[in-house]
Amino acid sequence: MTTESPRAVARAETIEQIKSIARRHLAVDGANLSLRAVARDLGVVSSAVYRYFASRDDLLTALIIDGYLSMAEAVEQAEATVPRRDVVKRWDTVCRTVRTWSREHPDEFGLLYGTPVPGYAAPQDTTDSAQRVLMLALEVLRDGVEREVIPVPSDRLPRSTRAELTAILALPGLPRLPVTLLARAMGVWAQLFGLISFELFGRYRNGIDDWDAFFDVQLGAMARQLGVR
Amino acid sequence: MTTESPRAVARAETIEQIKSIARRHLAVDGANLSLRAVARDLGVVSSAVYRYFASRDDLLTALIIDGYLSMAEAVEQAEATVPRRDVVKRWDTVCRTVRTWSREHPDEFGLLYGTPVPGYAAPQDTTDSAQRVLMLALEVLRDGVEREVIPVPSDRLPRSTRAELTAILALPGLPRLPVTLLARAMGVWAQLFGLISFELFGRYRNGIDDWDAFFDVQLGAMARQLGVR
DNA sequence: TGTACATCAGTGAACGCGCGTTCACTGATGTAC
DNA sequence: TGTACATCAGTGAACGCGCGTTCACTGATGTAC
Repeated sequence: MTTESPRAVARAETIEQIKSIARRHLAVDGANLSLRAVARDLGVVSSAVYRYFASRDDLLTALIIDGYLSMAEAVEQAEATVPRRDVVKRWDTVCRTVRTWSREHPDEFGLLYGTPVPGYAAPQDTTDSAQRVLMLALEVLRDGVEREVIPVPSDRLPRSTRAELTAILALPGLPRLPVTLLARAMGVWAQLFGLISFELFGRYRNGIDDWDAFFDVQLGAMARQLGVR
Repeated sequence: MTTESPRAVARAETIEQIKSIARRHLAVDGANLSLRAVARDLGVVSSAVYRYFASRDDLLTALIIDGYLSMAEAVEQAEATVPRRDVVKRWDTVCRTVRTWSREHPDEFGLLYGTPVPGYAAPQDTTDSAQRVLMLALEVLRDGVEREVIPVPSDRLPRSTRAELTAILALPGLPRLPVTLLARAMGVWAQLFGLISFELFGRYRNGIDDWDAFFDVQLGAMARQLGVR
Protein backbone atom coordinates (compact mmCIF):
# COMPACT_ATOMS: atom_id res chain seq x y z
CA MET A 1 0.00 0.00 0.00
CA THR A 2 2.39 2.68 -1.24
CA THR A 3 1.32 6.20 -0.46
CA GLU A 4 0.35 7.91 -3.65
CA SER A 5 2.77 10.45 -4.96
CA PRO A 6 1.73 14.09 -4.68
CA ARG A 7 1.48 14.22 -8.42
CA ALA A 8 -0.87 11.27 -8.53
CA VAL A 9 -2.96 12.87 -5.83
CA ALA A 10 -3.13 16.16 -7.69
CA ARG A 11 -4.00 14.34 -10.86
CA ALA A 12 -6.80 12.43 -9.23
CA GLU A 13 -8.11 15.65 -7.76
CA THR A 14 -8.09 17.40 -11.10
CA ILE A 15 -9.94 14.51 -12.69
CA GLU A 16 -12.56 14.76 -10.00
CA GLN A 17 -12.82 18.50 -10.54
CA ILE A 18 -13.29 18.10 -14.24
CA LYS A 19 -15.99 15.53 -13.76
CA SER A 20 -17.73 17.61 -11.17
CA ILE A 21 -17.74 20.68 -13.42
CA ALA A 22 -18.93 18.56 -16.31
CA ARG A 23 -21.76 17.22 -14.17
CA ARG A 24 -22.83 20.75 -13.47
CA HIS A 25 -22.82 21.46 -17.18
CA LEU A 26 -25.16 18.57 -17.83
CA ALA A 27 -27.94 20.68 -16.43
CA VAL A 28 -27.43 23.30 -19.11
CA ASP A 29 -26.16 21.44 -22.13
CA GLY A 30 -27.58 18.04 -21.53
CA ALA A 31 -25.51 15.35 -23.12
CA ASN A 32 -24.34 18.00 -25.52
CA LEU A 33 -21.42 18.66 -23.27
CA SER A 34 -18.67 21.12 -24.21
CA LEU A 35 -15.07 20.36 -23.30
CA ARG A 36 -14.14 23.97 -23.82
CA ALA A 37 -16.77 25.15 -21.41
CA VAL A 38 -15.52 22.71 -18.82
CA ALA A 39 -11.94 23.90 -19.35
CA ARG A 40 -13.11 27.49 -19.00
CA ASP A 41 -14.78 26.74 -15.68
CA LEU A 42 -11.70 24.93 -14.50
CA GLY A 43 -9.69 28.04 -15.36
CA VAL A 44 -7.50 26.25 -17.80
CA VAL A 45 -6.88 26.31 -21.50
CA SER A 46 -9.07 23.88 -23.41
CA SER A 47 -6.29 21.61 -24.59
CA ALA A 48 -5.21 20.99 -21.01
CA VAL A 49 -8.25 18.81 -20.46
CA TYR A 50 -6.77 16.34 -22.91
CA ARG A 51 -4.14 15.47 -20.32
CA TYR A 52 -6.99 13.88 -18.38
CA PHE A 53 -9.50 12.67 -20.91
CA ALA A 54 -8.59 11.54 -24.40
CA SER A 55 -11.78 12.93 -25.88
CA ARG A 56 -15.18 14.33 -25.14
CA ASP A 57 -16.70 10.88 -25.41
CA ASP A 58 -14.25 9.57 -22.82
CA LEU A 59 -15.37 12.24 -20.40
CA LEU A 60 -18.97 11.39 -21.11
CA THR A 61 -18.26 7.73 -20.50
CA ALA A 62 -16.64 8.57 -17.18
CA LEU A 63 -19.69 10.59 -16.18
CA ILE A 64 -22.01 7.76 -17.10
CA ILE A 65 -20.04 5.14 -15.21
CA ASP A 66 -19.75 7.43 -12.21
CA GLY A 67 -23.47 8.04 -12.36
CA TYR A 68 -24.40 4.39 -12.29
CA LEU A 69 -21.92 3.74 -9.51
CA SER A 70 -23.11 6.69 -7.51
CA MET A 71 -26.70 5.53 -7.69
CA ALA A 72 -25.72 1.95 -6.94
CA GLU A 73 -23.68 2.97 -3.93
CA ALA A 74 -26.44 5.14 -2.55
CA VAL A 75 -28.91 2.32 -2.87
CA GLU A 76 -26.58 -0.34 -1.54
CA GLN A 77 -25.71 1.72 1.49
CA ALA A 78 -29.30 2.52 2.30
CA GLU A 79 -30.40 -1.05 1.85
CA ALA A 80 -27.58 -2.36 4.01
CA THR A 81 -28.91 -0.55 7.06
CA VAL A 82 -32.20 -2.44 7.00
CA PRO A 83 -32.35 -5.72 8.95
CA ARG A 84 -31.97 -8.66 6.57
CA ARG A 85 -35.18 -10.29 7.64
CA ASP A 86 -37.31 -7.23 6.86
CA VAL A 87 -37.48 -7.91 3.16
CA VAL A 88 -40.45 -5.66 2.59
CA LYS A 89 -38.63 -2.71 4.00
CA ARG A 90 -35.50 -3.60 2.08
CA TRP A 91 -37.47 -3.54 -1.16
CA ASP A 92 -39.09 -0.32 -0.15
CA THR A 93 -35.72 1.21 0.64
CA VAL A 94 -34.28 0.21 -2.69
CA CYS A 95 -37.10 1.87 -4.59
CA ARG A 96 -37.16 4.96 -2.44
CA THR A 97 -33.43 5.45 -2.65
CA VAL A 98 -33.45 5.11 -6.41
CA ARG A 99 -35.97 7.92 -6.48
CA THR A 100 -34.17 10.08 -3.94
CA TRP A 101 -30.89 9.74 -5.73
CA SER A 102 -32.59 10.61 -9.01
CA ARG A 103 -34.17 13.71 -7.54
CA GLU A 104 -30.82 14.78 -6.19
CA HIS A 105 -29.10 14.14 -9.51
CA PRO A 106 -31.74 14.90 -12.13
CA ASP A 107 -29.25 15.67 -14.88
CA GLU A 108 -27.33 12.50 -14.32
CA PHE A 109 -30.60 10.63 -14.27
CA GLY A 110 -31.35 12.13 -17.67
CA LEU A 111 -27.97 11.06 -18.92
CA LEU A 112 -28.37 7.52 -17.66
CA TYR A 113 -32.03 6.81 -18.30
CA GLY A 114 -33.21 9.41 -20.80
CA THR A 115 -32.83 9.60 -24.52
CA PRO A 116 -29.56 8.00 -25.51
CA VAL A 117 -26.86 10.50 -26.45
CA PRO A 118 -26.85 10.75 -30.24
CA GLY A 119 -23.74 9.28 -31.76
CA TYR A 120 -22.49 7.92 -28.48
CA ALA A 121 -21.99 4.18 -28.20
CA ALA A 122 -21.84 3.01 -24.61
CA PRO A 123 -18.76 0.90 -23.95
CA GLN A 124 -19.09 -2.35 -22.03
CA ASP A 125 -17.89 -0.76 -18.78
CA THR A 126 -20.95 1.43 -18.61
CA THR A 127 -23.47 -1.32 -19.23
CA ASP A 128 -21.86 -3.45 -16.53
CA SER A 129 -22.11 -0.87 -13.83
CA ALA A 130 -25.58 -0.02 -15.07
CA GLN A 131 -26.88 -3.35 -13.86
CA ARG A 132 -25.76 -3.11 -10.26
CA VAL A 133 -28.87 -1.52 -8.82
CA LEU A 134 -31.16 -3.92 -10.58
CA MET A 135 -29.04 -6.81 -9.29
CA LEU A 136 -29.51 -5.66 -5.76
CA ALA A 137 -33.24 -5.32 -6.29
CA LEU A 138 -33.41 -8.86 -7.59
CA GLU A 139 -31.43 -10.16 -4.62
CA VAL A 140 -33.92 -8.59 -2.29
CA LEU A 141 -36.75 -10.27 -4.16
CA ARG A 142 -34.97 -13.61 -3.98
CA ASP A 143 -34.64 -13.21 -0.23
CA GLY A 144 -38.32 -12.40 -0.18
CA VAL A 145 -39.12 -15.68 -1.88
CA GLU A 146 -36.80 -17.60 0.41
CA ARG A 147 -38.39 -16.12 3.49
CA GLU A 148 -41.82 -16.60 1.99
CA VAL A 149 -42.69 -12.95 2.12
CA ILE A 150 -43.13 -12.95 -1.63
CA PRO A 151 -45.12 -15.74 -3.21
CA VAL A 152 -43.97 -17.34 -6.45
CA PRO A 153 -46.39 -16.06 -9.08
CA SER A 154 -47.98 -18.72 -11.21
CA ASP A 155 -48.27 -16.55 -14.32
CA ARG A 156 -48.23 -18.18 -17.70
CA LEU A 157 -45.37 -16.97 -19.84
CA PRO A 158 -44.92 -17.31 -23.59
CA ARG A 159 -42.30 -19.85 -24.47
CA SER A 160 -39.86 -17.26 -25.81
CA THR A 161 -40.11 -15.02 -22.77
CA ARG A 162 -39.72 -17.93 -20.40
CA ALA A 163 -36.62 -19.07 -22.29
CA GLU A 164 -35.08 -15.62 -22.40
CA LEU A 165 -35.68 -14.93 -18.74
CA THR A 166 -34.33 -18.33 -17.79
CA ALA A 167 -31.18 -17.56 -19.77
CA ILE A 168 -30.84 -14.24 -17.95
CA LEU A 169 -31.15 -15.96 -14.60
CA ALA A 170 -28.43 -18.41 -15.58
CA LEU A 171 -25.90 -15.60 -16.01
CA PRO A 172 -23.14 -15.60 -13.41
CA GLY A 173 -23.88 -13.44 -10.43
CA LEU A 174 -27.60 -13.38 -10.86
CA PRO A 175 -29.77 -14.37 -7.93
CA ARG A 176 -31.84 -17.51 -8.31
CA LEU A 177 -35.31 -16.22 -8.82
CA PRO A 178 -38.46 -17.80 -10.19
CA VAL A 179 -38.87 -16.73 -13.81
CA THR A 180 -42.39 -15.60 -13.20
CA LEU A 181 -41.23 -13.29 -10.47
CA LEU A 182 -38.46 -11.92 -12.67
CA ALA A 183 -41.05 -11.15 -15.32
CA ARG A 184 -43.08 -9.19 -12.82
CA ALA A 185 -40.01 -7.52 -11.40
CA MET A 186 -38.96 -6.22 -14.78
CA GLY A 187 -42.34 -4.64 -15.25
CA VAL A 188 -42.25 -3.07 -11.84
CA TRP A 189 -38.72 -1.84 -12.41
CA ALA A 190 -39.81 -0.14 -15.62
CA GLN A 191 -42.65 1.39 -13.68
CA LEU A 192 -40.27 2.77 -11.09
CA PHE A 193 -38.15 4.44 -13.70
CA GLY A 194 -41.19 5.54 -15.65
CA LEU A 195 -42.56 7.26 -12.58
CA ILE A 196 -39.27 8.96 -11.87
CA SER A 197 -39.00 10.17 -15.47
CA PHE A 198 -42.51 11.53 -15.33
CA GLU A 199 -41.71 13.30 -12.09
CA LEU A 200 -38.37 14.73 -13.16
CA PHE A 201 -39.17 15.46 -16.77
CA GLY A 202 -42.46 17.08 -15.95
CA ARG A 203 -45.09 14.85 -17.50
CA TYR A 204 -48.06 14.96 -15.12
CA ARG A 205 -47.13 18.60 -14.60
CA ASN A 206 -50.09 20.78 -13.61
CA GLY A 207 -51.42 18.17 -11.36
CA ILE A 208 -49.20 16.65 -8.75
CA ASP A 209 -47.43 18.82 -6.21
CA ASP A 210 -46.90 16.42 -3.36
CA TRP A 211 -44.73 13.97 -5.24
CA ASP A 212 -43.65 12.26 -2.07
CA ALA A 213 -47.18 11.23 -1.24
CA PHE A 214 -47.88 10.28 -4.83
CA PHE A 215 -44.79 8.13 -4.88
CA ASP A 216 -45.89 6.40 -1.71
CA VAL A 217 -49.12 5.47 -3.38
CA GLN A 218 -47.30 4.09 -6.38
CA LEU A 219 -44.88 2.17 -4.20
CA GLY A 220 -47.90 0.46 -2.75
CA ALA A 221 -49.11 -0.43 -6.21
CA MET A 222 -45.73 -1.82 -7.08
CA ALA A 223 -45.58 -3.96 -3.97
CA ARG A 224 -49.04 -5.24 -4.74
CA GLN A 225 -47.88 -6.22 -8.19
CA LEU A 226 -45.09 -8.28 -6.72
CA GLY A 227 -47.45 -9.87 -4.29
CA VAL A 228 -45.37 -8.59 -1.40
CA ARG A 229 -46.59 -9.21 2.13
CA MET B 1 -64.54 26.38 -48.57
CA THR B 2 -62.32 28.30 -50.95
CA THR B 3 -59.81 26.17 -52.78
CA GLU B 4 -56.38 27.00 -51.54
CA SER B 5 -54.23 29.01 -53.85
CA PRO B 6 -51.37 27.18 -55.53
CA ARG B 7 -48.98 29.22 -53.50
CA ALA B 8 -50.60 28.20 -50.25
CA VAL B 9 -50.50 24.59 -51.36
CA ALA B 10 -46.84 24.79 -52.25
CA ARG B 11 -46.13 26.48 -48.97
CA ALA B 12 -47.89 23.80 -46.99
CA GLU B 13 -46.01 21.16 -48.90
CA THR B 14 -42.67 22.78 -48.19
CA ILE B 15 -43.50 23.02 -44.52
CA GLU B 16 -44.27 19.32 -44.50
CA GLN B 17 -41.04 18.58 -46.32
CA ILE B 18 -39.02 20.56 -43.83
CA LYS B 19 -40.62 18.79 -40.92
CA SER B 20 -40.17 15.42 -42.49
CA ILE B 21 -36.49 16.05 -43.14
CA ALA B 22 -36.09 17.39 -39.64
CA ARG B 23 -37.72 14.25 -38.25
CA ARG B 24 -35.18 12.17 -40.10
CA HIS B 25 -32.42 14.26 -38.58
CA LEU B 26 -33.69 13.55 -35.09
CA ALA B 27 -32.27 10.07 -35.41
CA VAL B 28 -28.77 11.46 -35.89
CA ASP B 29 -28.69 14.69 -33.95
CA GLY B 30 -31.29 14.04 -31.37
CA ALA B 31 -32.90 17.21 -30.18
CA ASN B 32 -29.71 18.92 -31.19
CA LEU B 33 -31.26 19.66 -34.54
CA SER B 34 -29.47 21.75 -37.16
CA LEU B 35 -31.45 24.13 -39.34
CA ARG B 36 -28.60 24.31 -41.79
CA ALA B 37 -28.50 20.56 -42.19
CA VAL B 38 -32.22 20.53 -42.85
CA ALA B 39 -31.83 23.29 -45.44
CA ARG B 40 -29.03 21.34 -47.07
CA ASP B 41 -31.19 18.26 -47.39
CA LEU B 42 -34.02 20.32 -48.77
CA GLY B 43 -31.60 21.64 -51.39
CA VAL B 44 -32.04 25.20 -50.33
CA VAL B 45 -29.94 27.91 -48.80
CA SER B 46 -30.12 27.95 -45.01
CA SER B 47 -31.80 31.31 -44.70
CA ALA B 48 -34.67 30.10 -46.87
CA VAL B 49 -35.94 27.97 -44.02
CA TYR B 50 -36.72 31.16 -42.13
CA ARG B 51 -39.57 31.80 -44.57
CA TYR B 52 -41.27 28.83 -42.91
CA PHE B 53 -40.07 28.73 -39.34
CA ALA B 54 -39.05 31.78 -37.37
CA SER B 55 -36.34 29.92 -35.50
CA ARG B 56 -34.90 26.55 -34.67
CA ASP B 57 -37.02 26.36 -31.57
CA ASP B 58 -40.14 26.97 -33.62
CA LEU B 59 -39.31 24.05 -35.83
CA LEU B 60 -38.68 21.92 -32.77
CA THR B 61 -42.01 22.98 -31.32
CA ALA B 62 -43.74 22.01 -34.55
CA LEU B 63 -42.08 18.61 -34.46
CA ILE B 64 -43.14 18.06 -30.88
CA ILE B 65 -46.73 19.04 -31.49
CA ASP B 66 -46.85 16.91 -34.62
CA GLY B 67 -45.42 14.03 -32.67
CA TYR B 68 -48.04 14.14 -29.96
CA LEU B 69 -50.78 14.52 -32.54
CA SER B 70 -49.44 11.71 -34.65
CA MET B 71 -49.39 9.36 -31.69
CA ALA B 72 -52.79 10.49 -30.53
CA GLU B 73 -54.30 10.00 -33.96
CA ALA B 74 -52.82 6.56 -34.35
CA VAL B 75 -54.20 5.53 -30.99
CA GLU B 76 -57.58 7.13 -31.51
CA GLN B 77 -58.02 5.49 -34.87
CA ALA B 78 -57.04 2.07 -33.61
CA GLU B 79 -59.25 2.35 -30.57
CA ALA B 80 -62.21 3.51 -32.63
CA THR B 81 -62.34 0.22 -34.52
CA VAL B 82 -62.97 -1.81 -31.38
CA PRO B 83 -66.59 -2.32 -30.35
CA ARG B 84 -67.53 0.08 -27.57
CA ARG B 85 -68.63 -2.61 -25.22
CA ASP B 86 -65.34 -4.50 -25.36
CA VAL B 87 -63.59 -2.24 -22.90
CA VAL B 88 -60.84 -4.68 -22.16
CA LYS B 89 -59.85 -4.84 -25.77
CA ARG B 90 -60.14 -1.09 -26.10
CA TRP B 91 -57.68 -0.64 -23.24
CA ASP B 92 -55.44 -3.25 -24.73
CA THR B 93 -55.54 -1.53 -28.10
CA VAL B 94 -54.66 1.82 -26.59
CA CYS B 95 -51.57 0.41 -24.90
CA ARG B 96 -50.48 -1.66 -27.85
CA THR B 97 -50.87 1.20 -30.27
CA VAL B 98 -48.87 3.53 -28.07
CA ARG B 99 -46.09 0.99 -28.21
CA THR B 100 -46.39 0.32 -31.91
CA TRP B 101 -46.34 3.99 -32.74
CA SER B 102 -43.31 4.45 -30.50
CA ARG B 103 -41.44 1.63 -32.18
CA GLU B 104 -42.24 3.11 -35.55
CA HIS B 105 -41.13 6.58 -34.44
CA PRO B 106 -38.36 5.97 -31.93
CA ASP B 107 -36.70 9.33 -32.45
CA GLU B 108 -39.91 11.21 -32.00
CA PHE B 109 -40.60 9.13 -28.93
CA GLY B 110 -37.25 10.23 -27.57
CA LEU B 111 -38.10 13.83 -28.31
CA LEU B 112 -41.48 13.60 -26.61
CA TYR B 113 -40.78 11.36 -23.66
CA GLY B 114 -37.03 11.34 -23.18
CA THR B 115 -34.72 13.82 -21.55
CA PRO B 116 -36.14 17.31 -22.03
CA VAL B 117 -34.31 19.33 -24.65
CA PRO B 118 -31.83 21.55 -22.82
CA GLY B 119 -32.78 25.19 -23.00
CA TYR B 120 -36.08 24.49 -24.67
CA ALA B 121 -39.22 25.58 -22.88
CA ALA B 122 -42.29 23.82 -24.17
CA PRO B 123 -45.03 26.28 -25.09
CA GLN B 124 -48.59 25.63 -23.96
CA ASP B 125 -49.61 24.22 -27.36
CA THR B 126 -47.33 21.28 -26.91
CA THR B 127 -48.45 20.36 -23.44
CA ASP B 128 -52.08 20.48 -24.54
CA SER B 129 -51.67 18.05 -27.38
CA ALA B 130 -49.46 15.95 -25.14
CA GLN B 131 -52.42 15.02 -23.00
CA ARG B 132 -54.67 13.66 -25.74
CA VAL B 133 -53.58 10.04 -25.58
CA LEU B 134 -53.82 9.92 -21.82
CA MET B 135 -57.28 11.44 -22.05
CA LEU B 136 -58.43 8.68 -24.32
CA ALA B 137 -56.96 6.08 -22.00
CA LEU B 138 -58.85 7.56 -19.09
CA GLU B 139 -62.08 7.59 -21.07
CA VAL B 140 -61.70 3.93 -21.75
CA LEU B 141 -61.20 3.29 -18.06
CA ARG B 142 -64.27 5.31 -17.21
CA ASP B 143 -66.29 3.21 -19.63
CA GLY B 144 -64.84 0.19 -17.92
CA VAL B 145 -66.13 1.37 -14.60
CA GLU B 146 -69.53 2.20 -16.04
CA ARG B 147 -69.86 -1.21 -17.61
CA GLU B 148 -68.52 -2.81 -14.47
CA VAL B 149 -65.58 -4.40 -16.18
CA ILE B 150 -63.25 -2.49 -13.94
CA PRO B 151 -63.97 -2.39 -10.24
CA VAL B 152 -63.53 0.79 -8.27
CA PRO B 153 -60.40 0.23 -6.20
CA SER B 154 -60.76 0.91 -2.52
CA ASP B 155 -57.19 2.03 -2.00
CA ARG B 156 -56.39 4.47 0.74
CA LEU B 157 -54.88 7.66 -0.57
CA PRO B 158 -52.98 10.33 1.33
CA ARG B 159 -55.00 13.47 1.77
CA SER B 160 -52.78 15.53 -0.54
CA THR B 161 -52.86 12.99 -3.34
CA ARG B 162 -56.58 12.55 -3.08
CA ALA B 163 -57.05 16.32 -3.25
CA GLU B 164 -54.72 16.77 -6.19
CA LEU B 165 -56.25 13.96 -8.18
CA THR B 166 -59.73 15.22 -7.45
CA ALA B 167 -58.70 18.62 -8.76
CA ILE B 168 -57.35 17.03 -11.92
CA LEU B 169 -60.60 15.17 -12.47
CA ALA B 170 -62.51 18.42 -12.11
CA LEU B 171 -60.71 19.95 -15.08
CA PRO B 172 -62.91 20.50 -18.12
CA GLY B 173 -62.87 17.64 -20.56
CA LEU B 174 -61.72 15.03 -18.11
CA PRO B 175 -63.71 11.84 -17.78
CA ARG B 176 -65.39 11.22 -14.45
CA LEU B 177 -63.29 8.57 -12.88
CA PRO B 178 -62.94 7.36 -9.32
CA VAL B 179 -59.84 8.96 -7.79
CA THR B 180 -58.51 5.65 -6.69
CA LEU B 181 -58.66 4.35 -10.21
CA LEU B 182 -56.95 7.46 -11.53
CA ALA B 183 -54.16 6.90 -9.06
CA ARG B 184 -53.67 3.39 -10.32
CA ALA B 185 -53.99 4.49 -13.92
CA MET B 186 -51.21 7.01 -13.54
CA GLY B 187 -48.91 4.33 -12.20
CA VAL B 188 -49.79 1.99 -15.01
CA TRP B 189 -49.35 4.74 -17.55
CA ALA B 190 -45.88 5.44 -16.23
CA GLN B 191 -45.19 1.74 -16.47
CA LEU B 192 -46.26 1.68 -20.09
CA PHE B 193 -43.90 4.47 -20.99
CA GLY B 194 -41.18 3.06 -18.79
CA LEU B 195 -41.38 -0.23 -20.62
CA ILE B 196 -41.29 1.46 -23.99
CA SER B 197 -38.26 3.54 -22.98
CA PHE B 198 -36.48 0.46 -21.76
CA GLU B 199 -37.27 -1.29 -25.01
CA LEU B 200 -36.32 1.55 -27.31
CA PHE B 201 -33.40 2.94 -25.36
CA GLY B 202 -31.87 -0.45 -24.81
CA ARG B 203 -32.03 -1.00 -21.06
CA TYR B 204 -32.67 -4.71 -20.62
CA ARG B 205 -30.43 -5.16 -23.63
CA ASN B 206 -28.66 -8.53 -23.71
CA GLY B 207 -31.69 -10.31 -22.51
CA ILE B 208 -34.92 -9.83 -24.30
CA ASP B 209 -35.22 -10.50 -28.00
CA ASP B 210 -38.87 -11.25 -28.39
CA TRP B 211 -40.14 -7.90 -27.23
CA ASP B 212 -43.61 -8.56 -28.54
CA ALA B 213 -44.05 -11.51 -26.24
CA PHE B 214 -42.47 -9.66 -23.35
CA PHE B 215 -44.81 -6.77 -23.87
CA ASP B 216 -47.79 -9.11 -23.88
CA VAL B 217 -46.72 -10.35 -20.48
CA GLN B 218 -46.42 -6.84 -19.16
CA LEU B 219 -49.76 -5.85 -20.62
CA GLY B 220 -51.23 -8.62 -18.55
CA ALA B 221 -49.53 -7.25 -15.45
CA MET B 222 -50.88 -3.81 -16.18
CA ALA B 223 -54.40 -5.06 -16.64
CA ARG B 224 -54.12 -6.98 -13.37
CA GLN B 225 -53.06 -3.76 -11.67
CA LEU B 226 -56.16 -2.01 -12.89
CA GLY B 227 -58.29 -4.93 -11.76
CA VAL B 228 -59.54 -5.36 -15.32
CA ARG B 229 -61.90 -8.26 -16.03
C1' DT C 1 23.06 15.35 -0.64
C1' DG C 2 23.55 16.99 -5.33
C1' DT C 3 23.19 16.65 -10.18
C1' DA C 4 21.28 15.14 -14.81
C1' DC C 5 17.65 13.59 -16.97
C1' DA C 6 12.80 12.14 -17.67
C1' DT C 7 8.13 12.94 -16.89
C1' DC C 8 4.28 15.59 -16.78
C1' DA C 9 0.75 19.76 -16.53
C1' DG C 10 -0.46 23.40 -18.71
C1' DT C 11 0.14 27.05 -22.66
C1' DG C 12 -1.18 29.35 -26.80
C1' DA C 13 -1.77 29.25 -31.49
C1' DA C 14 -3.82 27.10 -35.11
C1' DC C 15 -6.90 24.01 -38.18
C1' DG C 16 -11.16 23.32 -40.09
C1' DC C 17 -15.53 23.08 -39.11
C1' DG C 18 -20.61 24.00 -38.29
C1' DC C 19 -23.91 26.72 -36.27
C1' DG C 20 -28.29 30.35 -35.93
C1' DT C 21 -29.66 34.42 -37.62
C1' DT C 22 -29.90 38.95 -40.35
C1' DC C 23 -30.19 41.53 -44.46
C1' DA C 24 -30.52 43.60 -48.93
C1' DC C 25 -31.39 41.50 -53.25
C1' DT C 26 -33.73 39.18 -57.45
C1' DG C 27 -37.13 37.26 -59.95
C1' DA C 28 -41.22 34.77 -60.24
C1' DT C 29 -46.12 34.40 -58.99
C1' DG C 30 -50.39 36.40 -57.71
C1' DT C 31 -54.02 40.41 -57.38
C1' DA C 32 -56.70 44.62 -58.45
C1' DC C 33 -58.35 47.51 -61.69
C1' DT D 1 -57.78 40.59 -71.40
C1' DG D 2 -53.90 43.44 -70.17
C1' DT D 3 -51.23 46.18 -67.22
C1' DA D 4 -49.15 47.89 -62.72
C1' DC D 5 -48.19 46.82 -58.44
C1' DA D 6 -47.75 43.87 -54.28
C1' DT D 7 -46.51 39.67 -52.31
C1' DC D 8 -43.63 36.07 -51.62
C1' DA D 9 -39.73 32.26 -52.10
C1' DG D 10 -35.35 31.78 -52.40
C1' DT D 11 -30.34 33.76 -52.85
C1' DG D 12 -25.80 34.76 -51.27
C1' DA D 13 -22.93 37.14 -48.37
C1' DA D 14 -21.91 38.24 -43.92
C1' DC D 15 -21.70 38.47 -38.59
C1' DG D 16 -20.08 36.52 -34.62
C1' DC D 17 -19.83 32.65 -32.35
C1' DG D 18 -18.41 28.04 -30.31
C1' DC D 19 -16.73 23.67 -31.02
C1' DG D 20 -13.12 19.26 -30.76
C1' DT D 21 -8.67 18.29 -31.49
C1' DT D 22 -3.54 18.70 -32.64
C1' DC D 23 0.99 20.31 -31.84
C1' DA D 24 5.31 22.27 -30.55
C1' DC D 25 6.53 24.66 -26.48
C1' DT D 26 7.85 25.92 -21.47
C1' DG D 27 8.69 25.25 -16.94
C1' DA D 28 7.94 22.84 -12.86
C1' DT D 29 8.07 18.44 -10.40
C1' DG D 30 9.82 13.91 -9.75
C1' DT D 31 13.51 9.99 -10.17
C1' DA D 32 17.97 7.59 -10.56
C1' DC D 33 22.55 7.51 -9.62
